[in-house]
Amino acid sequence: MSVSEKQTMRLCEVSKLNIEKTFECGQCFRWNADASGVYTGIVQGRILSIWNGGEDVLCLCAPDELAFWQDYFDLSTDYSAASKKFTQPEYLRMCADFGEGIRILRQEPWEALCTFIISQCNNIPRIKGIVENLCRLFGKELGDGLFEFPSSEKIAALTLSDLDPLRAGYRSEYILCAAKAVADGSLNFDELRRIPPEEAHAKITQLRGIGSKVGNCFMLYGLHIMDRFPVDVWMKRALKAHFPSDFDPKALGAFSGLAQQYIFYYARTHEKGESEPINC
DNA sequence: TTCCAGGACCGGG
DNA sequence: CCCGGTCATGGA
Repeated sequence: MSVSEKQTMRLCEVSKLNIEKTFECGQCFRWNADASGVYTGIVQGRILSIWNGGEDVLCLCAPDELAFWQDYFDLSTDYSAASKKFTQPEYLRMCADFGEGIRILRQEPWEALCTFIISQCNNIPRIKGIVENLCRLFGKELGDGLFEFPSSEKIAALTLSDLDPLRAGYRSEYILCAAKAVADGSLNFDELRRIPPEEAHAKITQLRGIGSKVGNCFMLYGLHIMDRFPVDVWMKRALKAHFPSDFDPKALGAFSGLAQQYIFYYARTHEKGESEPINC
């Protein structure tokens, strides 16, 4: 059998990667499970199915693509060492324990930028619906009803009315704006990775529709800059209720973005509507 | 029907 | 710097 033929592969031990938590924690919007718990996703034109098989996380892919997927799941980073530093407040310790097995995916930068533009003042089920429509309408079909995320060039060539079927509301303008900046090279991902993070954040928030929060989500999930700390309404509630009033996320160190993900995932699964809304 | 969602922008204080 | 109003949409 050729190495390009798909076969069942061992990706890693289940202790290293919890696929349910990783896909459902709110960092990504295009991994979906079937009735038996098998998740399927598409990254850079590659299709992966992944599931739990006892001690190991198993997946269906070509052997010569296994390294690609190990990189996507960030398997070479020691998350347990990073998590051990999340000791206080006690609430954070609890969130880190609850989120054990989450890994921050190395998503495609343009997809992360675009999906988190869509995420603003929106709920996760609806974000997923809009993103799915975006892919179905403008992405290349890979068969089986699976579509690639459309390129920035493809979106940049569209008009506002072309995006009407998305029902994305005022976000459509922001999507087009970002797509044009990426497609024409004025927003360069390699450059953003190279320059100091604060400069990168300042640069991307110059784009219309990208503020501090979406900019941080893009940097964390799209550029894998692990010390970005996006603060949304859930994080605001958690910070107010469980952290000192003068708490500075910088104190959490180089993996503060991971801490943020643990907190978000815990708060959203345990505290649905228990607190008053902050702002939206 | 009203409220809310992984916000951002804008004007005024 | 912070505040409130506004933006478009649909699930709960």
